[in-house]
Amino acid sequence: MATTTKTADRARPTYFPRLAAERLDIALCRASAAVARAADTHAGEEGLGVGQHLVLQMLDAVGPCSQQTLSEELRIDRSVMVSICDDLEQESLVRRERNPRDRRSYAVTITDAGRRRLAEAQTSIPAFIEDTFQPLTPDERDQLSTLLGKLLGIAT
Amino acid sequence: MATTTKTADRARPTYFPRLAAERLDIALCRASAAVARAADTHAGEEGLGVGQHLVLQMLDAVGPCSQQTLSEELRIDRSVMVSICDDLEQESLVRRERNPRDRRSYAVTITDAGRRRLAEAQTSIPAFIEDTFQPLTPDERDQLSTLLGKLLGIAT
DNA sequence: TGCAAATCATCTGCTGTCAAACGATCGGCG
DNA sequence: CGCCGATCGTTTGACAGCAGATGATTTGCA
Repeated sequence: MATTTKTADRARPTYFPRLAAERLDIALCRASAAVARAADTHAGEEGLGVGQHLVLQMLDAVGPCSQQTLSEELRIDRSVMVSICDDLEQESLVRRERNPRDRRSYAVTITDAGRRRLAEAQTSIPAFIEDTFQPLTPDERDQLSTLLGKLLGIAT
Repeated sequence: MATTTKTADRARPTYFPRLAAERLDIALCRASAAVARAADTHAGEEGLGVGQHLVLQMLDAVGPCSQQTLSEELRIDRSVMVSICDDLEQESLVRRERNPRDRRSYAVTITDAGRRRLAEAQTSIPAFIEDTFQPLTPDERDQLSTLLGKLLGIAT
């Protein structure tokens, strides 16, 4: 067996690779946790949270949205979306106007300041991706993207 | 009915696919969240938490371990490992004996009851994996496993 | 030997996430 | 019109994950 009677044995059995090979779900979660941490760190340095960045990006891409729509499309819980929009509004990066057709919902709108902030934050994303996924070649990243797309139920 | 062609039923912009294609990190995190939820649900039905299952599995595979080693190899925070072992011990699935060579650490040992419980839980794992990763073919699952392995820094 | 530093398990506090409940508002139907 | 159910945003409470501090113990070094 691999059991060693010595305690100070340097070359450890390293059980983790075996686990990752057997349990695809665990491998996925562990990799995600590492990436999420890197993203949070990066976002912290940038001064704009990951969720806030995504919201600005979507608003810039598709125009004013309700928080509900933002939640659904960005896969962020709606109760979390509240504080994200609170912060963005407080920094005047978005405006919250009531939708006159349905006064329950907001029409969250990106401001000019928001667009500038977004452009600024966007510049550092490619380097972050490059850095985080460095172990993978560009081809492999495409593979991963395709596989995750299928897993997420995205019709291609 | 999906055939409702009413006013508000314009084919939704569905921004998410675009996001997932551009931001590999987000795609990874969203897929992971979905899988993690499925795993938690499955584990809940099985009555044995995911972490507890992993601990039993590792103990069965490599023999008695300290909580430290379990934490490192399973990528579970050591303060979380405390409560996992607490629960397992309370159900008599593991024993915590002090390591006589180093009385700071435990020698966490799986019991016969633990082995039975593990065997029981193991039987439902393949079906769970099959179900969760159904959108992927076996070949694609292997691809994904390889890619995640590289991302996790596992030497092949 | 004796003392400082490191290590293991544990505890505490903070943050982020999610479920459930709540007011406000809309739509439908008599 | 007036009521009922559904929806949007928000608040609250519970819970996991993680950083940092603590006590017990071991190890390194003079």
